[in-house]
Amino acid sequence: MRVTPTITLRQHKLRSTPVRRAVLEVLTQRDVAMSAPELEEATGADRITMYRTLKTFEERGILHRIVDGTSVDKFALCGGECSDGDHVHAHPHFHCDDCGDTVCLDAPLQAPPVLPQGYQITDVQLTYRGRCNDCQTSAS
Amino acid sequence: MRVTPTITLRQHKLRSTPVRRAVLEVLTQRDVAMSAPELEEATGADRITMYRTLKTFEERGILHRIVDGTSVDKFALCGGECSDGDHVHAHPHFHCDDCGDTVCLDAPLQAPPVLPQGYQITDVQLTYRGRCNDCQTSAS
DNA sequence: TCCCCACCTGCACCCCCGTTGCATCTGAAC
DNA sequence: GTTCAGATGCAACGGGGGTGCAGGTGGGGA
Repeated sequence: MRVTPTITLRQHKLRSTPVRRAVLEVLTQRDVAMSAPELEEATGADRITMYRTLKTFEERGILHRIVDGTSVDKFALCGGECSDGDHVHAHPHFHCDDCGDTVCLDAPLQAPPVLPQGYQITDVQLTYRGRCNDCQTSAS
Repeated sequence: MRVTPTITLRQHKLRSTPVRRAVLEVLTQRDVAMSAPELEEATGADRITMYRTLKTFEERGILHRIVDGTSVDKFALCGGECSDGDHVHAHPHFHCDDCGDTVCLDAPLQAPPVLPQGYQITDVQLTYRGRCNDCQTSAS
């Protein structure tokens, strides 16, 4: 993922604009998932533009949406395998209840359980909640 | 869980009121998790009272909150092992993207992955999304 | 290089979920 | 029946998220 925002946008056939570059910049620098309001704050971009930008990025496979149990959705950069409408996110997330940070975990998802007859799975959301290392050490 | 609402409320040292009985009634009858707005609609209770009732029930271990990836939280009856502030919900959930229903799955959670040094887990949220049997058959 | 237009941006306005404060009502203990 | 802690309901508020529309701009073609 060490490419410039402009190149990433080019690859996904999107115009290179200030807001888009800023979003990619911020997300590459910080290593945590961020919500729309957080990204709005961090980039100074307009609120609605931010929502639309994130939606576009999600559709194009640049970002993936994370539901971590807080009331707001978070967004993190995709790996290299995602493209238009075809997301590959077979990894769990960790949410720290202290600092509120949500990070992607580098671990595979396990096999799903035996479902009732006729049920079909298209997506899996696995989120661990607890305390991250930073909060753990600073609290003790 | 085949006990009357009044008994359940007694067991948890809560007053037996119309709204509370109605919430328990509806949740026992239907076998899916329901959101606050849905329960409000189903019981005809006041919106604010519903939120407070659900919060109380959650604190007392009568209900557990489910985050299924939709924008609203859902609630489902706890098993028998829950009490004040001590919830035991080691089971995943299934959310149907067609009908919107969320149900509890009768399967254990698998062992968590190896976390970065110092990370501590207090809760696990595992939600499968896809299509339930009803929607699967009616669509084909 | 400049022009043009599809696409991006930003403003106004809207809806829904969830919460708090406060006055009123009621379940149940006595 | 009385009493009062706890439950209810109303008003008002705040935050997240979406739509419609007018104006601005990136970047490909002339």
